[in-house]
Amino acid sequence: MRLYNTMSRRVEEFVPVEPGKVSMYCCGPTVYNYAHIGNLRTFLFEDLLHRTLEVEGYDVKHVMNITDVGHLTGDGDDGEDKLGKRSRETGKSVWDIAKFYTDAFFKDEQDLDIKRPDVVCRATDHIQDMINLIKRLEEKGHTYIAGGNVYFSIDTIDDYGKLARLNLDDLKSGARIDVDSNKRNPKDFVLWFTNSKFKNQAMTWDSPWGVGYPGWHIECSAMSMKYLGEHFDIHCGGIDAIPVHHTNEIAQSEAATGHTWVNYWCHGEFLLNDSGKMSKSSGEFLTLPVIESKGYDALDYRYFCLSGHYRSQLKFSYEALDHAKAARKSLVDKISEFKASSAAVPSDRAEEHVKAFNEAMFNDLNSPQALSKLWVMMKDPSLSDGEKLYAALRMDRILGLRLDEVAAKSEERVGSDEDWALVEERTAAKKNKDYARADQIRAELLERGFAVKDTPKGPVLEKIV
RNA sequence: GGUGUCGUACCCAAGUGGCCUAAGGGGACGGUCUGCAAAACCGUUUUUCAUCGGUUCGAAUCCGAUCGACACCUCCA
Repeated sequence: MRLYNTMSRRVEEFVPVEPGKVSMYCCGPTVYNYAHIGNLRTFLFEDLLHRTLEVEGYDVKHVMNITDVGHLTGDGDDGEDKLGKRSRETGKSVWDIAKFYTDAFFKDEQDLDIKRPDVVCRATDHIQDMINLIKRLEEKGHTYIAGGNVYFSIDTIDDYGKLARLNLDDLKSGARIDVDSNKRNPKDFVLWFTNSKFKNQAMTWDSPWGVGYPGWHIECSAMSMKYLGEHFDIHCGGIDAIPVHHTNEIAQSEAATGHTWVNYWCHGEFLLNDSGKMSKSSGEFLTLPVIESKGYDALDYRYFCLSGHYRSQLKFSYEALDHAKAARKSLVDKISEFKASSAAVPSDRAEEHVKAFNEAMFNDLNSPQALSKLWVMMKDPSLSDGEKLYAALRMDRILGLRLDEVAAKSEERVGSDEDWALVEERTAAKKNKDYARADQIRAELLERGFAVKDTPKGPVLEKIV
């Protein structure tokens, strides 16, 4: 497996810490609102990585957090907690909000056939682990207290910003960073808040520094180390996490342990729309249910994401989604036909196609190329239907298009008995060359929501979406 | 200002020194089939990779310039 590592800015050969095993941590959702399809693209990429590593034979341990506290709305360290803000706006408790959007998130993941991570951990269940980590940093002299909050001092380490290749001199003089008089360095960040300017902070915990709540970055460090150890393989997230979130995670984690924390940093690019980046605050707020309500299947969106490389920006448009939908339908129809005629048959020739497909995926998850290998296989005249079915299902272990659940064509009998009575009447009319009546019935069935198609095996009804 | 990315045929999108007269999908068009359709199948839409210049036996692929688009650095995946 070759993977692009943001730390080195190169595609590298992946070598796990422990042979045969992969430990990966992925930054999860902040559950104060629905995830939009851009958010979901990143989780789709992580799922692709997870599946590809498994197909390569690795035993993967995938950990993902749920951020349900500490992620602030502001650009400095003085914003309001996102969950808290939502709670204030809606009058619901922060716990109810977190649960509601966590459930919604997993519904989306399920629809997209994203494998559930082996460990899903909530920040609020790991406050003690965070406190312990902050204590470690305090003991090693990496922290200071100012204005009631515990800060991490980036000047106590010598490689701050190595992931993002930040130029600290520029940053110090940069005028775009909020001036927080409590900070010794503008890039210092809060580990523990006791002094929120928003009163009635709903979620607070006792700590050695007083009652308060954790900073956002500390949760990922604490939880990843708890479940994966202090030196693990892969850490994923969206590219926007590079300069601040992941930079701060590395700073505190390596300061605490004194050694390298993560070997491979993998980041998914953004999904864009016409106006640029997709955000929750501007433009159309595109969620999976919104797309589904317009007649698309969640898997159409999955296919759409597969058709672009994860490290390239992908521009969302309904036109492009239509292409994906058409391609997936064509694929599913063929699979359905294969299932009607034969069972999956392994063969060396089919195996060669699977190998070509896998190699595209092993090369930094080149899913667009892998899809082309799938289509080349589907159109290979030297393969039997059973061989094609076999190869497609093998490829689908990574693609996740639920091809195994596609029903065989013969089993698909849609329409009621009444509809089928009409079909039979039409067949009879055709036999008598009463084409006017036949066409009339076709129009009637169309109104009932079905298209009649004459196949060599007789007429078939197809539901119109 | 800093960091990084991209510009590929009608659309989406791989390929990043020779096997590329560019994979695959979508769309359109033509054909076969059909009472007509739809579906399916076959074919076409391809000497071309933003522009200009350079390196090289050889460039979509490397270098430079120009033009254009974008993201991140600021809550966002």
